[in-house]
Amino acid sequence: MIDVKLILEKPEYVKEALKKKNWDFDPTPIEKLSEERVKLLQQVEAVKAEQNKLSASVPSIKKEGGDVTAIFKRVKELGASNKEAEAKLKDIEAELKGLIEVLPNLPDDDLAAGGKENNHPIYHYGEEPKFEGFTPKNHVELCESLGLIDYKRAAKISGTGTWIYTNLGARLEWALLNYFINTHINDGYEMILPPHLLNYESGYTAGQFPKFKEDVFWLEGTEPKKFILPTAETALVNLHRNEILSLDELPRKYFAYTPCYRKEAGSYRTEERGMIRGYQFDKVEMVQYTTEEGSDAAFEEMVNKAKALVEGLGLCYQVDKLAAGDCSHSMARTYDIEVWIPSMKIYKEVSSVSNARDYQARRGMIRYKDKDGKTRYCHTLNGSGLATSRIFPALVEQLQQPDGSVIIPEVLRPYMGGISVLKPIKK
RNA sequence: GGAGAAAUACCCAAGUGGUUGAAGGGGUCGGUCUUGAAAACCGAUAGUGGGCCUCCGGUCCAGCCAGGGUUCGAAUCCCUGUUUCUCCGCCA
Repeated sequence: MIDVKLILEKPEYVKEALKKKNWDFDPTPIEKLSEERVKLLQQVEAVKAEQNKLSASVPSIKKEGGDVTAIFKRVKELGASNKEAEAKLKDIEAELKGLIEVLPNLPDDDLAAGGKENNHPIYHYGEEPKFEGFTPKNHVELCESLGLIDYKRAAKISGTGTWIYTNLGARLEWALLNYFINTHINDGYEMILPPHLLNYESGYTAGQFPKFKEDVFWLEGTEPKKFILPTAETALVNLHRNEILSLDELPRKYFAYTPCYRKEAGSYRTEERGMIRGYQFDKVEMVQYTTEEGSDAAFEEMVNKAKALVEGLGLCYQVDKLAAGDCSHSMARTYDIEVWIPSMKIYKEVSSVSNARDYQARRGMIRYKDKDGKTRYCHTLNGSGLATSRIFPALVEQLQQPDGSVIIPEVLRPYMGGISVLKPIKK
């Protein structure tokens, strides 16, 4: 949530900043409503103050044997006269909230304006494999020939947009997750296994609602309705909702493994076969709560962590600095870590590291006491570390050998019982 | 799923309609005492959201789980919801 004060004090600044996100913002309705709100509020509160004062005088007057019926009458009248204004005030506040809560976060000043087309890579690692002397397979073929994934039976037991990890495929997936998890533990992050069913408030604080409430799965039979998390960020960033942390417990560093469930309605494209995009995928997610002062350093740290994970696997990847309009709705800045997928000839996102600054904290009242004892909003950051559904295809494709086998990266072998190479299974 | 109990400030806890911004205790901070510490004693400290002003201060509104209601007046009464605990049932 953008600070209303900022909108009122620097409407032009906010307008320009949102323009970079391709968001056409008109501050006038907010300015008008705010003005109206303050006026009404003062009026309503003045009446209440008088009511309170009169009521408070009742006991002493009674004690002296005075007559209080006039006061009763007067206070009742005051209350009645205030009813309408109070109702109006409520309406205005709801309307105002509605206007502000849908606004995306302001982008950082250094971001390029516009959408995807203005993203630009700022770091590159490794080389795109050449595959000399043989025709490389795509990951769907590899996963089938190596017996890692069963798409057919997945369609049978579930439907499209999903898959089954089988045998060594399941173990490879689990190895990846273990590798991520252990790295985070070593880096001092606290492991969390959150519930996968969350309430509306959690989606609201994360900034996913109300805008994206149609994009998640809502669970029949829950009351109030719960949704299945689209990312562990939604859970992690709500851990300290409505809390005031003390300065010495910041930064708080968490990570969680969860499957992520998304509708991805209409987003499936033919080139995104296999496990590039599905209704369910595995992800380890990092979240930090920190101070305004610590927020930039935390961002760097998390980008570096995501990079180190891909690098540890020896995969070719790049870091893409997203233009303002391509950053997530709630985020002030986002860097994507993108891994090379040979068959698609593109770099695909495996991690998205973002700084929400105080946007989420404001929505969820996540605060801390600074060294002067002042209550301030935390900064929240999140980043995948990592999502497996792109790493897995990239890994098998990039590390495939002429004979159709795939080399297992060194770092994963301890989690796979020492297996160093995946060989095609005989048909 | 059924029955019951509970939710008060950093923590424990009193408070069942009237100056309650909420007794008491603990904690924390400062001090006295002490060579130092402990104990004892003295003092300080009560969150949060919002409004206005002559803005290192003042003042008003909200606020005792949340949302409604009754009342001149509610932490206290009523309704709804949430969460926690206990018991029963059912179940992986």
